[in-house]
Amino acid sequence: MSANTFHKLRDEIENGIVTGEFAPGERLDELQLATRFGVSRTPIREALMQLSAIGLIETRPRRGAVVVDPAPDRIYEMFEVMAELEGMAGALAARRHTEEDRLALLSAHEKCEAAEASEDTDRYYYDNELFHSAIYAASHSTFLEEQCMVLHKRLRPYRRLQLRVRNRMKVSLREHGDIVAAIVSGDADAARALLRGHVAVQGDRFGDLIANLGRREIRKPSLST
Amino acid sequence: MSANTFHKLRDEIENGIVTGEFAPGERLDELQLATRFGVSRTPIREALMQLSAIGLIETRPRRGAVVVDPAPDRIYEMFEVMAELEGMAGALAARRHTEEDRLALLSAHEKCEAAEASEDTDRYYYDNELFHSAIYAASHSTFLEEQCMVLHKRLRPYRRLQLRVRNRMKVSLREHGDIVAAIVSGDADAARALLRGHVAVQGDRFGDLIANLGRREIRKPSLST
DNA sequence: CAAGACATTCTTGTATACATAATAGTTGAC
DNA sequence: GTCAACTATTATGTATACAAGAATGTCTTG
Repeated sequence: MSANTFHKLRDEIENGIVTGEFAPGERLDELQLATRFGVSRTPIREALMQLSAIGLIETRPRRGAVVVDPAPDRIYEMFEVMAELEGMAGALAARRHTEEDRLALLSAHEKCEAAEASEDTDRYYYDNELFHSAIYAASHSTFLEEQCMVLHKRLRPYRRLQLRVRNRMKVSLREHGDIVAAIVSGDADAARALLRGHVAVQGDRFGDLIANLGRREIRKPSLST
Repeated sequence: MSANTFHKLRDEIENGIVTGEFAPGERLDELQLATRFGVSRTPIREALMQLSAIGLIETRPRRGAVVVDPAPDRIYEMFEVMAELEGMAGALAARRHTEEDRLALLSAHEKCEAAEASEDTDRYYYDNELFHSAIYAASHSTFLEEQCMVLHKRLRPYRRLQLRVRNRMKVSLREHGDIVAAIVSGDADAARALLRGHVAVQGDRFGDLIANLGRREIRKPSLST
């Protein structure tokens, strides 16, 4: 792909954000990042500019960049939109999927089943991404696929949080099964409805999410002076 | 808002792109832009970085930035997603709109009617944006509103193209009327369906769009040497 | 002892300089 | 005459330097 410094830096920092290394609300010091990555401030700034445009960080003039820390209602809105887009992807996938798409989807589903069976949350988390990516790809709308991937990334930290809820993995897997059936059988409406329900944080799940937001790792290592 | 140079430059260049001053496929020379705006290359680059992240321009390593020139099928995909998001906004608006929202929507609709009556395409084009913005706002989902605005901006050049089709303004206005009725009466499903149909470029409209793509202003002023 | 003002320091924002890759033009050879 | 290779120029990518604003800490005064 592109072997530019700022490009790599962007991915690096973005990754740091979605994995939680850079916690929401954390200040991103340009000089600090520059020395850490062994480059000057220039490519760091350019990477931050891009992340700012995507919405992963916020920059206030003369006051630096901070990792966005969306309020619960905003997180809810993001899931709401994600649900709609995934539903759309599912509906298109049901109509347009090829044999390859079908095999990729089934393969991803089986991996999720294995992960659930071994009760490996991290693995399930990873394979779950494969599963959803397979649906995006099967929609055969590259633009929709891109949009879904972007939003998926932004929601990654909160998605992870949700898996902490008891039995969520098992319920999620069951829903996956229904989704696969709908897509494979070409039932666009069902695929849309099932994916909407699968992704949205409705009812109790919203409460669970809020509760887990508080249980994250400590934001700022409380200064001990 | 933010009085930073690169911020203003970003808006300036972005505006130039959506208005067509910078045509699709056109190369954006950093030095040229820098001298034009009377600044150094640094803030120009930062502005371009942001536009690149949004997807308005493409940057190939060591080969500069060009305004994206999406293929017709990609434009179609973008309208497809836009239709879905607008449908969602309409559905939410039908359920959640306040008295203020209702008045704003009706006001925007009336402006569109006046523009259509005077057969002023440019004015209709502008008021049409107000109309759609009113729906986004009425959805009371700030995230959805933002997403819609971003996509709306990206599609602006092609939306404009569509108005060239005979009678499109009249048809569009009639659809607006139905949409308003659905939202005001609180019929979420109808609002969703109507907005989807209104925004999507289905059937003949896709053909019309393709045809008009060729009729744009000359991309590159053919060199006469 | 507390509160406000001033100064110092740190960080961001912009400009400039330098290095490197790409492109175009020219020259030479077949 | 055409094609290829080499050179020169131009533009991008990164580093560094400089300027300006914000934050913090200290000192003075009430």
